[in-house]
Amino acid sequence: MGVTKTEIYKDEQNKLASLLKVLGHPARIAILQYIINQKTCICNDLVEELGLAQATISQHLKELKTIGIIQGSIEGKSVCYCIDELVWKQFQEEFNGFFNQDVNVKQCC
Amino acid sequence: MGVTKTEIYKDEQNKLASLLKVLGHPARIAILQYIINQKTCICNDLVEELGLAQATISQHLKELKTIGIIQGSIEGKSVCYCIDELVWKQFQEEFNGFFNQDVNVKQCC
DNA sequence: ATTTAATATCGTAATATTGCGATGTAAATA
DNA sequence: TATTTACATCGCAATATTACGATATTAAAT
Repeated sequence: MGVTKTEIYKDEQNKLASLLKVLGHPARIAILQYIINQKTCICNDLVEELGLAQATISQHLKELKTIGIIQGSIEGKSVCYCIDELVWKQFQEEFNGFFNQDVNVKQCC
Repeated sequence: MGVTKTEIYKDEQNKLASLLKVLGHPARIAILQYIINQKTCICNDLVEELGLAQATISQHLKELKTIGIIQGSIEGKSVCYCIDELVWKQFQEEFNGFFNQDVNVKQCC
């Protein structure tokens, strides 16, 4: 037990859920907002901004990179992170497709 | 360790993250989609539809109720679940506010 | 009054996540 | 070359999540 039964759901459901899961942590929301505001940042900026350990920030950045929403490019001894605009737009559409669907509520509630 | 440091984030960030976290599980996505399609459902419908144990479905329904996105009303010996249209729309706006913001990518990536 | 049906809750095992210190690596600097 | 800087990764402890059987609760049906 303790394992999500991925195989019983549709690919689309698993995909959407895993994106939402990655976004479902305040540190990762804060990181995304910071990058959006500053256009770009390095890991150390976030360590100072958020007050989490460097290892922790690095881990969160890794998860965001895993879903592709951010990119990192080596720049001397630091790594420059930014939003991947294309992936961001794909997610936008994905989320809009789910959240902006019409919800008709029947009269039992 | 192992605890999210809620106190270091803005309320808004914590709130958005916790909503996304609840939605970040395929069973809960599947449950929401099922309710949206059928307009309404009872717990047993979902047990048959998804093939998870009744206790498990009940637990997922509880989490969805916690964030307010669904409502349950007692109807005889069963409970009729449906989307809370008002809360759904609030979430829509919340998510749109985040995902539909302009993302300007600087030329380092 | 008993039984059945639908659900919620409790307890627990398996697994996942969070956070961090320690350590490794690679580029810049002294 | 030695040191510093920025980052990634490893290993671990604390905690959270997932799933389910067992059990409790409440209303309908017999």
